[in-house]
Amino acid sequence: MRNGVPSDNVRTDGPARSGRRTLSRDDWARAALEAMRESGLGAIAVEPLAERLGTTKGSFYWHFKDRDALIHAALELWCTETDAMMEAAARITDPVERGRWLTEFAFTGPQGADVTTTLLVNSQHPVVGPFLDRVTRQRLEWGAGINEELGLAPEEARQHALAAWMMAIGIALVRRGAPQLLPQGDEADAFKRFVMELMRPLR
Amino acid sequence: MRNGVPSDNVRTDGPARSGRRTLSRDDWARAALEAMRESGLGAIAVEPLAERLGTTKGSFYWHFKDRDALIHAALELWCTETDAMMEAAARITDPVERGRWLTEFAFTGPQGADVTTTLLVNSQHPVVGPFLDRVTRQRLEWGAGINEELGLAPEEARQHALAAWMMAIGIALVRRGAPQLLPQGDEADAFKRFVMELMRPLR
DNA sequence: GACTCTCCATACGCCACCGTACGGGAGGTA
DNA sequence: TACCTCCCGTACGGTGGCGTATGGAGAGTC
Repeated sequence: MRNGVPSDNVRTDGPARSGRRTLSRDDWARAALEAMRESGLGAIAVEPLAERLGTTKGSFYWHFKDRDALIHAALELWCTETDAMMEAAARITDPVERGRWLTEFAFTGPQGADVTTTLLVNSQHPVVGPFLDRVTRQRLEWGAGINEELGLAPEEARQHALAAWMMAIGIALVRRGAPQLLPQGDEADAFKRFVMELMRPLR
Repeated sequence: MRNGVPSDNVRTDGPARSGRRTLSRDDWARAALEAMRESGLGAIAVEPLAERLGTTKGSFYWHFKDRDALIHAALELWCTETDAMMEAAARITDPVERGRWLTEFAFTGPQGADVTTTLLVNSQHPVVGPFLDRVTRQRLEWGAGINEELGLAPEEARQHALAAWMMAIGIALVRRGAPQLLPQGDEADAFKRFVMELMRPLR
């Protein structure tokens, strides 16, 4: 019987109380998420990650049952980050300012590649599929709620949220695969304003 | 020295003049393109495709130097298809009707998954990268040209073409990875109209 | 009927990665 | 000091895909 560690990501009891550095389950999940951001789901591979972490598979299979468990852990980690993003946006009261913030986030947000595109591409994966569905529905409801607060009818609010999400997906994928096609310098700001105006809920 | 076949895709001299069925280079390219539409670039794999075609690797390595050559052939095949699509759209003179046609194409076009998303995801690949850049610039210039004909200023025409392409990318990726999130039935048409109105060049 | 050319089948070595088995070191505990 | 637990290193077998070498079947040519 393996995997006698606590099942949560946080290191509860720390048997690394003294000198020698030892890896936690969460270290693996972070590394996996980072690798996925850089090179997609296929980059979550045990042996390459082990080398990157300066350890071996022996460590991995102590903390995780198999590769899918690592993928799951990485996605949960990502989930908390996206929740933080939505909360940050929700704290902005002014609709225009919030629109600007969201646009800025889509174009120049962290880590370049958004994980959502990776999930959409790998939606056939048994771990990814349900995760994607859950997170996306949540995000679309959130967007629709915001639009309703702005005065849109429920139907229109949902339509606009979906369209805005699609545009965000497109932006993320272009950033990832063809950033040289995006306007640079001054034109970048102009283009951001253009897209923001295009996607404005009320006009 | 291998690969003594004519380098174009069309079968020039047909040594399959009599009964027995033999595969052509083009058959492989078609199968590769189809597989890529279904499951991405990774699905262009020699041995699985051979089995799908009811043959073996021996056939493949007679027609192609290596896997990258097959990828290149599949992409060229796809290129001719997209050219045909653009020409079909260009034949529509009425701007509104053309917008409707393009929207319909984005939402219910052939084969479900657009290849462009696959290319964007695999832009690091040495064969895919240059191809993607070339085709995309061509498509964006085409879109900008149309917008200029409609009366937009050159700058605005380019911005709108890029935004429209991004939206198309988003739609394609959602169709591919989360089609259950798209409106169904009557709501589908309503949503298409919504997006079409949102992305209208002139307002 | 030998000869040639086209196209394919089979067998092989190689590599990357997954998952398992098992041993062992480091540090705490008796 | 003996032992025990946590965590990791290493070796192994298995799988799937790439590319090569080589033989050979079929049909045309003389």
